[in-house]
Amino acid sequence: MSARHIPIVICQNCALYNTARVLGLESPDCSTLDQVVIRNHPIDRGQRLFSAGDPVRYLYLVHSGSCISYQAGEPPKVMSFYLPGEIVGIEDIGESHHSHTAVALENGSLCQLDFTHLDASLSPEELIRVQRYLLQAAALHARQLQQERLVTGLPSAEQRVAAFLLNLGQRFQAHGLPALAYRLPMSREEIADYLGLAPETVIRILKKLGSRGLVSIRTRQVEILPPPALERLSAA
Amino acid sequence: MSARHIPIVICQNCALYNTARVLGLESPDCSTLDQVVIRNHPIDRGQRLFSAGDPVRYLYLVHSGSCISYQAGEPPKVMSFYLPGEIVGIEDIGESHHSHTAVALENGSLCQLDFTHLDASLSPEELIRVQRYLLQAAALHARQLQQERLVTGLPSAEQRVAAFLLNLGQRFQAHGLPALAYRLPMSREEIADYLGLAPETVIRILKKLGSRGLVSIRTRQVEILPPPALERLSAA
DNA sequence: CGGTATTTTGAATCGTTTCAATGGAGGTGG
DNA sequence: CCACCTCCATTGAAACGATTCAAAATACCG
Repeated sequence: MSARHIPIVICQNCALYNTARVLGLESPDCSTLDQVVIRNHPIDRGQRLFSAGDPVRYLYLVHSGSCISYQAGEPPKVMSFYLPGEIVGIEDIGESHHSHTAVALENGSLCQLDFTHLDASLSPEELIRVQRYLLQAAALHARQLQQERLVTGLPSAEQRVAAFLLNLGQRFQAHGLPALAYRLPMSREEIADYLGLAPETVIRILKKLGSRGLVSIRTRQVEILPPPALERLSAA
Repeated sequence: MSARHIPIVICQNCALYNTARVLGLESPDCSTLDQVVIRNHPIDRGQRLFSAGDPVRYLYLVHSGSCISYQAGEPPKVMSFYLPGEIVGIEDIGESHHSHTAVALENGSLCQLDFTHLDASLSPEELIRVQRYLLQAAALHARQLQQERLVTGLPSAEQRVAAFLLNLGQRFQAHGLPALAYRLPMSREEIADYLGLAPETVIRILKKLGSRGLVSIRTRQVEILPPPALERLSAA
């Protein structure tokens, strides 16, 4: 547990390298890994990774594209968004069945890891390394969820939207993508549901932030204009 | 990783039993554990577990009492509450320094685990068990944070307060305490900060829920009156 | 039993939602 | 490649809900 954080490396052209790094296993002999990992699993917009009630078996690393998860219930509420480099399903380790449904927001590809037979497939040394990686990934995920809770816990709609844009940027940046220019993978309505606002409020605030010169919003294309005075807003 | 969830057992009179169960190590020989665990660490209201910037070294299991954590910054924002049976600091595994400050809300006691030398102190078999426990605990923590994010992501103040009361109850219940009758460890202002509301709004809504017969609030003593029609409110 | 911090109350202001209707983007098939 | 169609994004005005500020009452600590 004394090892430092192992970053998730996104390597668009080399799924094997990516997978090995993800698992902290860089040895050339990856035959054991092939028992538990499917690399470069393509997925279409709208397709489900898993549904509420399904048995828990796989983790998914988002390689390209992005995903959304919904809480079971009627109407289904937006629970989380998953950007490239992030892991879907790690929060369900230890549960027998998923309590939420995960869906692809765009066409993209995933890396799929079967973690139900790690003990049988890996040597003790490998298992320790993989467990350590998963523990660090779960802890990182928890920190990220705390950040997200702080975003939705802000008092005003303006602060929530500003902090949401910054949070997405930070998460893109954490995996080597630009923090200040990106494309929103989700609709205004999904943002609104996530933040506990009306869709119209999200729209009006995006417009207001734009007219103040803090961001440039062209439908789904976001640019956070430096210097990011947006940060002062989300702090307050 | 195929093992089912290991519940955290709260045993008020037997710290050793508690600790062994927590670590998934029930063998009578606990000499190795004594290198990494301090059992029954008493703590006073207002005392800090750690501050933002401190090196990350310990996890704390809340044995009795409760804790709060604040995001670094001015003014400091309420990040999380930690109830009996919950783990403080697990989200910082993999980080070198804490990014938030944890403080005891009441007099109580903690179980302290040094996880920086687990590799050196434990055998491979023990390490695998402890890592598996920590991974499941981190995943559980992430699920809990997702629930909390859903609470603060609700659209109206009334839904947020109702869901907050239910969420606390569920968390007490998960560790053997009553879900429908408990004492709030935190102030109205801390609830308000956490939920992104004004303290007066929290007070007024608690009163409104009381006058509708959904709960009984006497300062900090909460009773959720069955049948919990409160749940319908937080769903909507 | 004091003193202090927290909780509660009230009334005016401000922000957010709601509802209904228009405008624009993207996707599909001719 | 264009026309169509549908879904998503946007706008405006009225109604509602939450916040603010100031002040009083109550709980709690030592």
